[in-house]
Formats: sequence, structure tokens, C-alpha cells
Amino acid sequence: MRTHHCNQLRASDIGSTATLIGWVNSARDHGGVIFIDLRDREGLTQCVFRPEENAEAAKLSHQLREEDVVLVTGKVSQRLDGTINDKIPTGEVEIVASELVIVNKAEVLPFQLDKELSNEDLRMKYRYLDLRRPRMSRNLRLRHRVTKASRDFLDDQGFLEIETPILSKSTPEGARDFLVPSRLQEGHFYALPQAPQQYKQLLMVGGVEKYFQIAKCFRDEDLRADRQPEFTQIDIEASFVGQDDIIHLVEGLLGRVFRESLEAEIPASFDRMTWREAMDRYGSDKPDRRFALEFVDLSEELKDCEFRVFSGAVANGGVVKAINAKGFADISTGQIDKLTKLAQDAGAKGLAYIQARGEERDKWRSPFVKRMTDDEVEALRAKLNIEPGDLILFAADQWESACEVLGRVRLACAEMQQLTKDNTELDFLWVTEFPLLAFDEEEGRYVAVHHPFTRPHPDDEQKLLKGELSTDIRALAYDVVLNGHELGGGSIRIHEAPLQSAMFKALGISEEQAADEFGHILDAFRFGAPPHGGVALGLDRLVMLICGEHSIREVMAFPKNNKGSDLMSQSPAEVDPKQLRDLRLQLKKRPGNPDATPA
RNA sequence: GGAGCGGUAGUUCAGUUGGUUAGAACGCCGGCCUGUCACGCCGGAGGUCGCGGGUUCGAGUCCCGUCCGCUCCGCCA
Repeated sequence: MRTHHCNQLRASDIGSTATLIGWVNSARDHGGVIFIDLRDREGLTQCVFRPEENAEAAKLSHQLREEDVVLVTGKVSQRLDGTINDKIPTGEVEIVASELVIVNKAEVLPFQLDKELSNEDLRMKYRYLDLRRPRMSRNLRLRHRVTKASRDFLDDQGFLEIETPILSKSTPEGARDFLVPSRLQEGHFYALPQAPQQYKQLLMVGGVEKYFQIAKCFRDEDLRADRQPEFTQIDIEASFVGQDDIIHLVEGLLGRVFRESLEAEIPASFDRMTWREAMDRYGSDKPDRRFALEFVDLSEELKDCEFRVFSGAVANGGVVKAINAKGFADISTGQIDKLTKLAQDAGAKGLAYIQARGEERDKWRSPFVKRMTDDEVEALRAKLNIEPGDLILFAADQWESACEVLGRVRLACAEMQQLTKDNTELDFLWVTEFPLLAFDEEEGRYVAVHHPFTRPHPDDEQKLLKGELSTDIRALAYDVVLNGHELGGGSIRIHEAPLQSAMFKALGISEEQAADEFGHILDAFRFGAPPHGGVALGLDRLVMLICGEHSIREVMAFPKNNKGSDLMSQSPAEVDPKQLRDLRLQLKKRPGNPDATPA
């Protein structure tokens, strides 16, 4: 039926006959002559209806409304002088219609496709209409190119794409699992995988050597603009590799992805920075380096300062750090309050600042500068390069806490100053040597920063084996960061049962529990497991950044809202009591739940 | 669990210190129009101001509660 798509016809086709099918993008009825722009996935073509060409088609064309599906046949014709539309690639030609079939009338849409729509509720309810808009159709196409480029690259590198189970087993560590009740085994549950982590390691034991998967992952946690309960990872694992091998692989992969999606060239290798350095300089394990606002350490200069917040922090073994927000001295009190609240939320008692409204210290607006000696002021001026118009913001606390607080202030400041506005730079960075362990105050034990299969840094391995636990133990773990977003991360894994047992022990997992929850992994490691490691890239975030979007919802066909609902299909939803009976489940009665099934 | 922003016509929005009949643009419906492409012109319809309560002579506007959407914190190994 269709001979061409709507972005295909050119001047060279003039004189031929073409049949197009698609949606009426717009209709312009001039009484005696009617124009429509016909749209399909590929583009637009203008069709003209004139009574002298075909009276019946022209008469019918008066009925056409936006989003009707129509089939148009006619002669590809040169447009009249002065009516060439240079906004579209097919603008030199038009179809002079000799036949019109209204394939399917459309009711008036709940919103206009050519206007911005801020009503997220409505967009999601009619997502299939939202997807017709150019923005969404472009995003989906870019997403396809990214997955295609990834597959092609990994295939070229000898990786096998292997599927792992969606119905899998709940694990105690990490995010909350989605549970799926088993009908055949009463009281037992599958869990949807948070990641194919264990399976991919077992594939390495299985001799696959190079595995990848475009893997759906599930986490039952609260949502954000960049977090959905189900999301996609480009999941990779390889045997007989070290950290550099994985890093080079990912650099090659991203190079191909950016080339084949955006036609952009990115660096062949990315800068690397240890976790400690990233925290120390930017207060973040995923620093955005498109703007400076780099931390300056003032512990030495201010250790004797009369302002006790500073000297006290240093006396307690902590640090004083500051950033210089150039030209932001005229910040409003309201904005200072916002930054202060942010710092307090992050654990600071307050936010010390200096608004340098002039050269001399008496022009500096600040709650504490009057209590500083001339030497201290001059030391600040020199080390922070303070010039009139600058805003200096301080954090004083234990090292990690001060860095975290100032890191958040730094980001908020950049946002207020719009430092990344209109910035098209792509800043890739590897952050390495993450800590292996973090101490969880609530649970009173160490938890894995990455996951419990992460290998310690060779220099720190003995500490783990001997049970000399601290947050100073480094891991062979690495994250790849783009413009302050964590694109993905991975690690070299533990492949020996004794080291894995030591890790479980460090995490307070008993031998019985380890045998129960992870027995298969420990077993597998006893039978000649190869050294291996891997990485997982967040496909949604990657595509989001490639599309220039600010939410991964914009690059997923059918995402869920803030509360985890699909407003189109109305899920999650109640189920038929019979389904619950089959599963031998019952809902507990409580005041807010009138729909509880009877016991 | 917590904080912030928002909710007015189908859509995007305006709506002053509380004051007459709540407006605009686009869309929609009817009419006219043979070269438009954001077509144009004439006419018309369309509102539980999210919902509930309160203050007031009077509430879109102020207060309380609640629902929904978005953003962030917690959470996300």
C-alpha cells in the first residue's frame, strides 16, 4: 500500500505517483483547496486536494482533522513558485491527491501534540499520544541507537549476550526487593533481581569469559527524576581481567555510543581520580567538573582562629574547607538561608560565609571576620584568591562530613549561579579506589559500599583477611561519571572462597546465613573460579544525558510516576480474590484497608 | 517518614490590598475562503477556580485539613 514514507520524496521524484499513509499533522482548509501535512515516523509531506484533480477526494478532505489516519495517493509535484517550505526536507514537493482514504478517524485529542505540556498526569495517562510528539520519538530513537551501538561494540569485542532469570532469589544486602509469591510452593517467594550480579559471576565460573546483557533491574525504593523501580543496565562481566581492562572497555563502548548516537567524538581515555581525592576536592564521589568551585583547605591557616567553629574543628582532628563562588557576593539573604538550611540538612551546624563587597576586610560582610587576625584574613585572601564581588562559603568538621556538606553547598551554588546553563561540554571521569566498607550506625555494623563480592585493593587485602576492619580499606571498585552523574560502576570481584568468607564475616553475616543465602556462590568459588570483574552502566541515565533530558522518564516508553504508578494502565492494582487464594495469601485487615480479604 | 513548589476552560497561562457577570492565547464547533504551511476572516460553545471545612456582608484570592502532580532529603549494597 505505501510506496514511500513521509520524509522521502524529493524534487527528483517529481512526476512519479506515490502513496503515503500516516497521521494528519495539520489541515489547512482554504475552501477551494485543502492542504494537509501528512506525518509518519520519518517526517512530513504536504498533500494538496483540489476539486479539478479529484472532486470526490477534495470533498472528503474537508472532513480531515488532526490525527486522523489517512492514505493518500497522487502525483509528486513541484510546488508553485514562492511556496517552497524550506523548514522540512520534503518542502520542494507535494502530493497532488487523486485518492484519499480515511483509514481511521481520530477523536479530538486531550492535548495538542505541537504544544508543550506541563501536566504530567495527563501525559502519562495518554502516554501513547505523548510518544507521537517529536521530542519523544527522537528520544526513543536515540535510545535504540545507544543499545544498538552497545550491542555491536560488545559483540565485536567477543562478548556473548546471555539472559539471566527475572524470577530469582531475595538477597539480604542492598535495596528492598520486589517479591513474587510462588503458587507451587506455599510461603515461598521469588525476588526480582536488583541486578544480575550473582548470575553473571556464576557465568564466569561457567567459563563464558565475556558476558553482557541489556538487563532489566528492579528495586523497591522511592523514586526520583533519575530513579525508577524498574530500569535498564548494560551489564558486563569478563574473566582474566583487571581494572584497567574494564576501564578501557567502557571507554571504547562509550566512544562508540556517542559516535553512533550524537555523532560526537569523546576522549579516547578519561581522567581518573581516587574517591579520596574526589571527596577532598569536590565533596562528591561523582564530581561535576564543568565548573570549578574547588575546595580550599584552610585547616592550618585557621587552627588558632578566635572563631571557635574553625579552631575547634581542627582541634578535634577535623578540617576547615572553603569554596570561592566568584562574583556571587550579591547573593540575597534568602539564598544564604537556603544554602544554610541545605548545609544543616547535610549535618552541619550552620554555614559560615564572607560576602566580599570590597577590597578591604571592613567591606567584607561576614558574621565572623571581625574575630580574625590580619594574618588570618590575608592568608584567606591569598589562598582563596578573594577579590571584590566574591562569596566564600566554609565548612568545618571531621574530614568526610565537612566535605559532604561543602559538596552539597557547592552544587547548590552552581545551580543558583546557573554555571552549567547552555554548557554542552561532556566531562567524563573515573572515580577509583572507593572504600570497601562503610559503617552503618543504625545497624551497628559494616556494610559493603559497592556490594559484598567486591575485591579489596591488593594492598589492603590482608586487613580484610585478618579482620582488621576500617573504612580505610580500599576496594578495586570504580565509577564512571559524566557531568556529575554516575553513569555506572563496577569492580574486580572476589573469586576465592576464603576471601569471600572473610568479606561476609566483615559484614556481620554468619556462616550459617552465608551458607544459606550465598552457598551457591561460595560453592562455585571452590571449583576453580577464574579471576573476574565487570561493570554495569545505567542505560536510562546514559540516554537521558545523550538526549539532553533531565529525567529518565523522558527516555522510557512507559515510565512510572513519583508514587510508582503507571497512570495509563492504572498499576499497581488490586487483584481478584481468587488470585490471592491461589497463592494462599490474605491481606491483613486494618482501618485504612477496607478491601482486605476475609481470613 | 520529612521538606519545598504547583493544581483556574480541552491545553498553556493571567487573575491587583478579599469586591460587579473569572479573562487571554491555542484547541473545539458553525460559516466564509483556490496556495497555505503557527493559513486568514466572522460567529459560537466551553469553568464544581483539585476536594472538604472555616473566617468574612462577600473567598479563585486568607486559614485549616485532604487528594493529586513535580523536585529534593531519608532510602537507593
